[in-house]
Amino acid sequence: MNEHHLEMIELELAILIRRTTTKKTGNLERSAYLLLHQINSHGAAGVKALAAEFDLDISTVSRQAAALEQKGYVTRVPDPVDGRAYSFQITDLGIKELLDEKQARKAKVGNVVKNWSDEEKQIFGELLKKFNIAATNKR
Amino acid sequence: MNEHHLEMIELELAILIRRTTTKKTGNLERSAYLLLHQINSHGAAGVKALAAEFDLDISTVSRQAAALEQKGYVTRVPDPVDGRAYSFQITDLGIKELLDEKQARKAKVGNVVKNWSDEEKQIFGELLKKFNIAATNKR
DNA sequence: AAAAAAACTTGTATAATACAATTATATACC
DNA sequence: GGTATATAATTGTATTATACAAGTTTTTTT
Repeated sequence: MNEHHLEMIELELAILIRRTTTKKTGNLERSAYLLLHQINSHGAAGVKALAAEFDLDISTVSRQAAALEQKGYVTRVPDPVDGRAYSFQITDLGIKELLDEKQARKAKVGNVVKNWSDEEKQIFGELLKKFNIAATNKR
Repeated sequence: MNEHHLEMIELELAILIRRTTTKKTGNLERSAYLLLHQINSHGAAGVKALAAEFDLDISTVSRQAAALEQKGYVTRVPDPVDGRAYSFQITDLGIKELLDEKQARKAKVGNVVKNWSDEEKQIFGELLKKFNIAATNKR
């Protein structure tokens, strides 16, 4: 029976991921959204730290950060003591975009779980978070 | 409080999706895996039906099916009554690959939820499925 | 029989990613 | 203090997954 649960989780995760991959919700791409979210909630950081946080290649984050900068959502702040390093600071426009995007995403998710009980929504959120934390610790 | 649940689901979904996108589990790509799974569990089908099932563009499925064919996991069967149409039939090799991949994926998921109770695993699987079904119906 | 529709493939473009090479600066060593 | 090495970041190149547009072949409609 344990096997059966795993099978269900595994398959449904695969389906979920394929279905939501590439379907843009608002204006921000998923990667840009998460990067902005991270900078907003944990403060300015450089590409190395951000890449480590997300378990992405530095080059990937470098491009994403450059794209955010180009749109004016973050500014590049030179490190005062290390001439090689920068950190990315969110701008007011970036905060606005982040909140707008979050709102759009919440509305979309809300529409899907419209008929769920509050308890179900809560448990689903908590289990997703628990799964993410466990997966991060095992990587 | 409802808002808070949505926010959690929304954020954790975004994290989950980014984390699992591109990280290959076994030999089969996610798209190929789901396509094989579908053909295996619902029988041979053509690209149009498969694309409709997955809500993907026909051209996308056409390429994926061609890739599976090239690897010998499916064979292309001409439609006996319509010269334009084919269906894709899973091969023994395809079944073997599918099962191997499923096993690898289950092991990986199993590792993440190793310390979860049976009930938590069950509920997580069920809520994921419920979410997927609801999302599919709203698309 | 010609026109329109349908099933599928192929061309082209975009997003997200990784790995390899490169650039510029900092640190270590002697 | 100068050379060698390490580090922070960017840039080049490739892959996967996707969409949309154009093209091919066959079928259906009229």
